[in-house]
Order: sequence, then C-alpha cells, then structure tokens
Amino acid sequence: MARDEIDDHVHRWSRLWEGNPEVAPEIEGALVRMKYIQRRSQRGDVAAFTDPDFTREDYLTLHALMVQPAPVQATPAQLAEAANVTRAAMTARLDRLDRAGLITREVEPLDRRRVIVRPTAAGRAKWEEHIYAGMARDRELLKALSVDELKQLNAMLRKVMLSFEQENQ
Amino acid sequence: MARDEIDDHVHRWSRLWEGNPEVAPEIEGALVRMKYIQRRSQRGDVAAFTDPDFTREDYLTLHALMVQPAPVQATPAQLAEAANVTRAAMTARLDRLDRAGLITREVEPLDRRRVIVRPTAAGRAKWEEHIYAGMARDRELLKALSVDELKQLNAMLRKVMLSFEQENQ
DNA sequence: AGAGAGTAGTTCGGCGTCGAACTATTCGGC
DNA sequence: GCCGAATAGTTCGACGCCGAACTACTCTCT
Repeated sequence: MARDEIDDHVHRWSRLWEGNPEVAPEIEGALVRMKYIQRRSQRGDVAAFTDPDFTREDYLTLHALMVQPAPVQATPAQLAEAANVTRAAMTARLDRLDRAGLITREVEPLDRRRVIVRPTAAGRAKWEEHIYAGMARDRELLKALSVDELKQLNAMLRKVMLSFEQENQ
Repeated sequence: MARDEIDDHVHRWSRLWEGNPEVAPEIEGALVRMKYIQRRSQRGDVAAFTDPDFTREDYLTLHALMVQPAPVQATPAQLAEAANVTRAAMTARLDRLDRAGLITREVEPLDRRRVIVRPTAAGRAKWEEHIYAGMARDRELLKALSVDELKQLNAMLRKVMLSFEQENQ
C-alpha cells in the first residue's frame, strides 16, 4: 500500500511516541484521516447549499428530525443532541425552519414544558429534495472502496461505536 | 458482530436507497460513525481545555505549526489550511498566540507580502505540555481496536485519502 | 520601466453558536 | 397539599468565524 500524506504528517511528531511506537502512529493516523475525510465531505456539502434561505444547517436540522424513529417527531433537546449544538442554538434554528413553514412546534399537553417538533409536508419535500444529492456526494467521496472494503471499514468503526455505547449506559 | 445504534439510525432512511441497497447503508454508516467518533474526540478535547487564556483553538493552531516540516515555521495561509479556517480567522488566532508570547511573526525579507510564523520556546513547551494528554485521550478513544485492527482501519482510510490526493493534483 | 493582474495578510460587518441567566412547568419528599 | 429541586425551552451578551473589501507587495507582459 502506497503512503499517503498523513503518513508523512504523523511521522513528523514521531519523537513523541515514547513508550508505544507500535500503536501511536496508527491511532493518530486513523483519527487524522477521519478528520480529513469529514472535512472534504463538509466542503462538498457547503458548496451544495448556496441558497441563503435554506442553508446547510437548516438541512441538517431537518435531517435530524426526519430520521427520528417511527412517528417523525422530536423535542428541541433531542434535535440539539443529534445535531451536536446547544439547545440555545437549536431554538434559533427551529425559529428559522418554523418561519419558513418547514416544521411545526406544539406544546406537549401531558408535559407542558415540552415542545414537539414535526415536519410539515413542505419540510418533508424539502428534505427529500436534498438527500439524494447528499447520498450521491457521499458515494463519490468513498468511491475508492469496494463493497467488501466498506464492510471491513464499518466492522472496525462499529467496534469503536459499541465500546462507546457500553461506556455510556 | 453486534448491531450498534448507527445500524438502527441508518436503517430509518432505508426506503430512500432505491438503486443500490447493497452499498448505500455501508457508505452512510461509515460516514455517520466517523462523525460520531470525531464528535466524541472533540468533546474530550473541549473538556480538557478549561483555561480561557489557552483554548483548544490556541492549541490546535500551535499544533498545526509544530508539525510543519523540518524548519518549524509556516505562513498564516498554510496554518489556515491546516486548521481548516479562513485566513481572516487565522489572523485573529495568531494575534492571540502572539500576545501570549507563544509565537513570533516576521515579515519574509525576500517576499515582503509574506509573514513567517515561528513558535517561541514558551510555545514549544506549551505544546508539549498538552500533546501527551491528547495522545492519551486518542488512545482511550480507540481502545476497542487491537493493533491489527487499527492497521486494517488505516488501510481502508488510506485508500480513501490516496483517491483524494489523486484527484487534487 | 510602467501598468495591470495576481497574491498575502489584515480589517470589517454580519451571523451562528456558546454558556449563563431566566421563565414555566413537573417531580419528590415531608 | 406544599416547597425546593430538577427539567425544558427560551432569551441574552460575548465571542469566533466567514466572506468581502482593502492594503501592501510581487510578478508578467510589453
């Protein structure tokens, strides 16, 4: 396998690996590579959302809502967690989507502190309009890997995720 | 291999995979898992930098500088690219580090448009002070994988990186 | 040598996010 | 039943980042 630029990058702080020179470059390399791939994905997404009235953030919020389990609905807190922003930021995002008529906000009658967010028909349409293009960008991004290699990759990543889930509960 | 929550997450938009149900969940799964792992890494980093006089951003900027090839120096534009922020943002970051005495900025005599950024002794010390803790967090993050599994993971990621490098030039 | 295009860095206005404070509501113990 | 603690969402002030305009400098072509 040929070297990539991350091999060089990681090699530059090799003098600090005292103790475990075997595993450290593999760990740092994996994380830096993931960061690069994410960055490239992000840049593609940013380039795809030029309309100032429906931004990448709007889409990601809507997506977080649309992939919720069965009754497609969620609280602002759930969406904030899914989108990895604070509740304060989610309030602002939902204001935007609400104004654009893409979602509704209703107070939950049984617990009047809670707000239930639901997509409107327009919101569902808007989401579907963009998700295919997004999946096409994702496919292009990882086109270097065969189906079998993708499965190997996911096997490794799934192990990491399962270790997180174990710790969390 | 047990299912993780991403398997469920990805399964929820399975009705949209028309065309290639074989590969789509593997692609979306891999990218979503990488995002989760990055997020967890980021949260650990954020928690580790509580001093308002030396933030995570300060550290990342310093790190981008310290891992530059041989003469440890760089231009603001190089650092901006490495840190994935605009040059405008890098100007502000370098102002901070400059004020804290961690870097120097000198005009390049041969091309007086350019500025050369170099770490001071204090800057080098500050970086070393934090990188070991950072590497320990990274090791903890991926502790679910054996050395062999890490190598497999990197083999897949390297393929993706090499396809990017091929496209870029 | 001079004009125009290109490049590096900085400054500036606007915007999104964060953490903290605040309001409204529900839960738990006495 | 009531009071304090906990929880959901929002509002607010501060801060960092972005894109665009700007300054300074270099390169290229004639």
